[in-house]
Amino acid sequence: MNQKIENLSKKLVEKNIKPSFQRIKVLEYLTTKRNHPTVDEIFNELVIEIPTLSKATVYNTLDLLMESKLARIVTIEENETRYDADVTNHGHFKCDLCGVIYDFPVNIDDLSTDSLKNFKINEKNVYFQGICPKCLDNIDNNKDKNKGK
Amino acid sequence: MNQKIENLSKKLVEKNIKPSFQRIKVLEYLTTKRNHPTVDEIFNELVIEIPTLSKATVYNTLDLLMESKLARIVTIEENETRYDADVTNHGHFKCDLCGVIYDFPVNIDDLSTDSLKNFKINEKNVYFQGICPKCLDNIDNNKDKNKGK
DNA sequence: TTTTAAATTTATAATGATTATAAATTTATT
DNA sequence: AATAAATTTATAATCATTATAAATTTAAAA
Repeated sequence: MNQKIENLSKKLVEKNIKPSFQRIKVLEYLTTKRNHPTVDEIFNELVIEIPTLSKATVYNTLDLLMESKLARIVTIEENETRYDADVTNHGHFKCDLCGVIYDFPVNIDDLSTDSLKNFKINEKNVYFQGICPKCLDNIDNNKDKNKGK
Repeated sequence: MNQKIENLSKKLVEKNIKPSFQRIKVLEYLTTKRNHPTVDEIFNELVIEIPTLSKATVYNTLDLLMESKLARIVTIEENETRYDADVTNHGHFKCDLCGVIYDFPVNIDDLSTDSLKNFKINEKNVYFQGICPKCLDNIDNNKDKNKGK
């Protein structure tokens, strides 16, 4: 329990970010929830525990985490920016029906990108869209229901 | 010349979109410029030729093009949405220095995505960031200059 | 052709995420 | 304890996007 706080604190200190309570809580939210949250989602949950919390602090903290590569933006086409503290190589899949964003392992380096040999590549993102198994099931079940009628 | 207009018009008609002058012009802008423009960039250029043009029309037209898969959003983390009329499989590379978005060929199906075998995949996006050759050159040249001093 | 209806475009207001600014608070330093 | 620096907070400003309704254009009917 306290062990976790200390780990998060250490992560911040390693990047020369002072581990304030607010910053630890934002990072904790990201790392434990792993739900690719919006600023609002982070704020609305944390403000319960930190009633004085300001949305500006959430924005500021996320900017800090981004700068030091402790978090990154989930690049999907949405009106609200979403964040991810998992900075290892993995893909994102957004279900067009329920909106949930799934992580999936993907070895991006499998892609041959000869045409970029003169480019310096710093980040690689893979993003798929479609329908998740849960929603596919729901569609099937509804079909069955209609059959019965 | 007129041939091009007719081709664009046909593309729209095929998708049951009435080929109004404004719609043809937006589609023409996207297909000829191929510059992943923002709504503002499209509007600012087209309003020269169509002084009565409204930004709402550009938004409406882009929504139509998206619905019928004649265009798609470039999924990169930016405050303004960017659009692309090239809906074939290809990746996007954004230079962090000059901001230019490059297309690059990529065979996304090379990626093994076993964990998504129960997902229905409708769209696949690949997005890289880094520094483009032009900007890399500029950096090198500046280094040389400083050496000379 | 004239009239009517439907579709499209336009102008404008509203929304809402993000950014900017400055004051208040907390933390660290002298 | 006093001062300075960093952080947080509250608030206002910005700006892309969406919503709404009026104006215009296009298509259809009489």
